[in-house]
Amino acid sequence: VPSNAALRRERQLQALVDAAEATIADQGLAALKARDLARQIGCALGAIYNLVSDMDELVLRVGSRTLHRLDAALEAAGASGRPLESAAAATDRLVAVAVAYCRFAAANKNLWRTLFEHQMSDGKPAPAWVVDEETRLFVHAAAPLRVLAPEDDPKRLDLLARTLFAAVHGVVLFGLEERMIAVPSAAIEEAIMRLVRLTCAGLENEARPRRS
Amino acid sequence: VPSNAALRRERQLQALVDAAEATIADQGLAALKARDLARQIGCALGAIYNLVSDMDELVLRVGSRTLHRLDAALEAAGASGRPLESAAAATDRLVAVAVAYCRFAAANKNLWRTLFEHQMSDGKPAPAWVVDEETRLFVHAAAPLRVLAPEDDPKRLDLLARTLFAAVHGVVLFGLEERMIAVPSAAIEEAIMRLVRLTCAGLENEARPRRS
DNA sequence: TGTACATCAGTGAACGCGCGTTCACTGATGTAC
DNA sequence: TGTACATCAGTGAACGCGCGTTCACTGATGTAC
Repeated sequence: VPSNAALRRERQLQALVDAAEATIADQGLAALKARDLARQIGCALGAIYNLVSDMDELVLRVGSRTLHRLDAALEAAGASGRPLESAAAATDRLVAVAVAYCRFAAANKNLWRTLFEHQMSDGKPAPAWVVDEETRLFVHAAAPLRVLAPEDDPKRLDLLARTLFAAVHGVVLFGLEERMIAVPSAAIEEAIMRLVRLTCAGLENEARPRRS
Repeated sequence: VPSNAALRRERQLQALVDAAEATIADQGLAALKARDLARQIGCALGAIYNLVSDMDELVLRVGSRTLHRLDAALEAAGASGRPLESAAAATDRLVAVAVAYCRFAAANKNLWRTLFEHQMSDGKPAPAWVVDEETRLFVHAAAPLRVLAPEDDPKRLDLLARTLFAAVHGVVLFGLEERMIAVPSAAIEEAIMRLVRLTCAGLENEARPRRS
């Protein structure tokens, strides 16, 4: 049975993470300051260090939430639609997942950026669970690819899943950042759809080579 | 006729940019400090501000050098090889350019990262010439694509060139960063080659659709 | 050739700002008896 | 029920560090006459 004190502590921690998430979401990671958070959740500056050992820990907690929401968004995009019976269905699903990634990033720009921007201060090692949660994302790309190239070596397909994920990420990155105006942001979804479709078509083609 | 003073000033400026470039190259942008640079080029702290108005200006000068070297590397990769007569040649050239990008990034990791990491302090606007130089890079992807899909709308092809560039960038990014261990760094080149080849195959396929 | 003066790079201590983290202390809550 | 005590969250001033930029001053270089 948790004591009143433990309950209050738990609520305070949630409030802290909520405040941090909100701050990052609308002002970016660089705007996250211990003093502001203390004011927002109504406690003294030092009290924050009873809830969290570090600013890093706080950012990681927010990151974990973001990763979970992203995972859910990709899951939703991947789960809907026809079962993965035909190559066409697999292509559609892959496109849907990629577009979902794009939309999530656009709708959560600062939180999404924080996932990649944040570096542990001083000593480097990012905790293992973070890497874990990140790895889980690739699953959403792997299943449809297996349908498109069933004969392919699993290792090779895994690499392709990661590659495709990274490629889509790159397109979204160039589209959402002001810098490097490469991909006009209005055209991101179109660009991604074409990239994924072309890759799928290439893959299909590779599996069933055209007779010369 | 430049005076002795002007010559010395010019030499000092070069020394400053050299020092900044070397520092970024082997310790990263975050390690760039005015005091260190002053010590390296043998002048007082304040003297730096006779050569350069800002730390930002200095970083931009280094960035400009990096962009030029990158452009030259892509140019070299694109210019060698057979003329762009067949689709196969175009694909090869595109692959060569992508691999060259990857190698440049790997060989100039910190300088390459700086191109994307650096944000103007305070007020935002990045100077126009930076955007200009960045835009020039896409040309290397555009020409081969025209050969692969000659019938395609130029606007659409331009978007595809940017998309492909961004995609390759994403793969390199995930491969070179420690964070998000997505693409194992040993496999980057292989991953990129496959991605580009598949996209090209898809494009070729689209241009000459298989008879059902 | 020599003198007076102007210009401007060079100097480095000091300014200013920002901010995470600590720490000695306070006071409320809960427990023991 | 009442008293003494322990625990631990809460407090916010102060510490510590880092660093870009400024500024009053110095002194070398070059020009004018």
